[in-house]
Amino acid sequence: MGWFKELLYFCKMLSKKTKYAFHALTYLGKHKDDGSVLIQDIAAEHGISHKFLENILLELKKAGFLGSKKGKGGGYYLIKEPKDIPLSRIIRLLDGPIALLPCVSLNYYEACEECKDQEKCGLNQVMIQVRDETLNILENKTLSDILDKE
Amino acid sequence: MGWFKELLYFCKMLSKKTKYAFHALTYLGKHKDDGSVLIQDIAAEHGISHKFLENILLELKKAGFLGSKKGKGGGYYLIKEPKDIPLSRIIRLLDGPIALLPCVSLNYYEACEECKDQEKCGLNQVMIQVRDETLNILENKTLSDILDKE
DNA sequence: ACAAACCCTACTTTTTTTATAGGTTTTATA
DNA sequence: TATAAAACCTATAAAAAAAGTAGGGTTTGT
Repeated sequence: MGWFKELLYFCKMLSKKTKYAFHALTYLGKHKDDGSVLIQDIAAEHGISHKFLENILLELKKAGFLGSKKGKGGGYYLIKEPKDIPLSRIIRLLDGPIALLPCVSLNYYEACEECKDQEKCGLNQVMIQVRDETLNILENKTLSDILDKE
Repeated sequence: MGWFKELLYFCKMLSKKTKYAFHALTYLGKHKDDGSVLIQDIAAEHGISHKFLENILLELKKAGFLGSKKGKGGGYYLIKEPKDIPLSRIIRLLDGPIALLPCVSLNYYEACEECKDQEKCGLNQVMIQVRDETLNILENKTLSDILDKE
């Protein structure tokens, strides 16, 4: 029955991309006084594919969390303080919206096709509350909370 | 650039299955003194495929939220009080785990491959906190909160 | 000049979600 | 008791998303 459990394990969770991003950020946070760090070192530490991680770090760089240095002796390094990197921003960057429904998303709003009047949709109203409370959690936990536990 | 936004709209959110389940439960909640309700009526009200909704209602029935009556004049009806149906149970049933990572899931736990020692993983520790706080929200909001807003 | 390292884009594969199809069983009722 | 309406069940197909791969381009220290 292992197959059955497998089916359930991986839905609605963070994607591997996001999970790996957190691992990488944590690694960079721990080594932030060591100059730049190689993709290879992070990949090896966590057993992640080099090429896959490369894409992720690139996204994190473009979004302004990381700096990089090309060529021999190059690598990546954090350019933000860990306390200024909330979980919510990383999740949004790599996984998209945090809201549970498009119709309550702050950043990626889209109306529901099956609702005639959103204002009168109880599900919408309740999900707005859920969104606000969830966001409150994810905006107040940062990379520095992760680093504190390591 | 519409395609780009499209890409972002639909990740990490509730699946349509779960969303439709909430719509159906809400509909059944509103009509709970009317005897049984046809799949067709719910599908028509929200413009959902009859056959798709059929599978969803069946799951809700097997999980003990709904009762049904076969044959002519049959249909579905709620067999639980709306206040006893927390969002968390519906989401878990149809979308799987609520935790953001398998390694912090209460119901669908699985160790991370990339972590040597979970006890020392800061991400794990922080995600446990996030899980507990999120769960606190989703277990305390119920179908009756949705119905109250309609 | 060379090799090490990041940068960039496109593609392929795998998994998950979203349906659809086609029948079986049950039940009210004419 | 024949009929039609409705839920029940399983399998499969199609579409979308996530995960991973490929291959070269660019920069830089030595």
